[in-house]
Amino acid sequence: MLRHTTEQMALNTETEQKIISSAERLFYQKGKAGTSMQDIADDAGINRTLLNYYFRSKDQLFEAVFKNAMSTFLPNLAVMLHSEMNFEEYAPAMIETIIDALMENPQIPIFVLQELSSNPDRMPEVMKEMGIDPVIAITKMEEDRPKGMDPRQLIMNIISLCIFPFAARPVVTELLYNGDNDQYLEAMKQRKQILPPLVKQFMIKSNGDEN
Amino acid sequence: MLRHTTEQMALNTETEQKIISSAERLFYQKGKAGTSMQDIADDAGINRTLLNYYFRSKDQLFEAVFKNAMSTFLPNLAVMLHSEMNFEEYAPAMIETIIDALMENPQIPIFVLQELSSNPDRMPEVMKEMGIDPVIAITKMEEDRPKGMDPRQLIMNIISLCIFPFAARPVVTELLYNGDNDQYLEAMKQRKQILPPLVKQFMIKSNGDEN
DNA sequence: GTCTATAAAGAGATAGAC
DNA sequence: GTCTATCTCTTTATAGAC
Repeated sequence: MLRHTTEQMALNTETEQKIISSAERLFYQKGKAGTSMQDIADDAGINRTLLNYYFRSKDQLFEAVFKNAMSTFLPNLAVMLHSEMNFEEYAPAMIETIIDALMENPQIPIFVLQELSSNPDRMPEVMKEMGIDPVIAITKMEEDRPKGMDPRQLIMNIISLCIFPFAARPVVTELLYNGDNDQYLEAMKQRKQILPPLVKQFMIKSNGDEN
Repeated sequence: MLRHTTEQMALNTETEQKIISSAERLFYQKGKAGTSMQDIADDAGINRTLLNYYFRSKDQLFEAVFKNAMSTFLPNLAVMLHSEMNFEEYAPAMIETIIDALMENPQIPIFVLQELSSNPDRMPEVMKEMGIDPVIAITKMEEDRPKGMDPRQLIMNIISLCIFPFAARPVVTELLYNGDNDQYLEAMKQRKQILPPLVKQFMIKSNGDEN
């Protein structure tokens, strides 16, 4: 009997783990279509047919990787959208959490955004699975900040500042740090200190005149 | 004799144009590996072998599309890096230029970033072709702003705020605008007014205390 | 569980007729 | 220029031996 017919397997086997690890690395870097099952098997150092044995099809293997990636991505946003606290309180901690997560998995943003850009119809389903209710979240946002900067624009600004430098890593490294990876990484670390006061400014004054 | 052996063809033929148009649409959305030559031919309504006749190989067709996409992307950054003016002067106009370009081609960021993420080694070559010299650019940056916010962080912030909401379109639309595309587009338009004063703040005060 | 063998479809590319 | 026919290689997936 095939393993994937059993209920809710929880990545027990060593082989299964190797497959997932290799699949993540390769899907993150080359995308779904750019990665073959053979590539993954070679990277994991196992026979190719074992991928089908454990995950039945490429689609299902990809889904496992994709959902795993999403779950390191959206929860931070979900907290932001559903939180009972005010922005001012939790924004700094959240920024640090997001950047730390991205420094460990810098390839996830571009991977997730590419997949969602190819299949935008997946968004509603994805949000449901992640436990985010857009209607409730948006209503709360509007109650939370009746004046000042539009809360949606504020959230867009925060996540843009956190995520984009990771999504654009090759461009940023080459364009701003002359290809020096260490300098790039150092700059990403610094942003954990730089961004919170910046975001604080967003919420304090939203008019353009300053003198 | 094959057409692609002639010197510097300039997209004359109607057929050639149809190929490029379809290739752009499909490569932008599905990526290089996710798009087959047959897909492009079907979309253009022509015979598949004509793609090889005009562009010799899939690689060469992709390169034509990629370079074209890059050229709508990097020049704005090049101007920013090489300009003789101060940031304060040209930042607002540049922001508007970038956002206008992105509203016309919203898929380009994710397309370009995905390709560069898969092949980061391409960056140096790409910059050379786009006429950007990182050494000169970075030196100028440091002369330009000896104190205040690190100019590299400043540039990162500006391009993040401009580009990311387009790269993350499906997420933003669903998460913040409940799937309403018109609202999303309206918000992108508003950012042309919102961002310049924000960026101005970056350059005026860089310390965290405000009261 | 892991392997070999093989099926069946799809990919990119070229030759050659018109 | 545009088409048909064909070659070659790769891909996903399954059957069946061990």
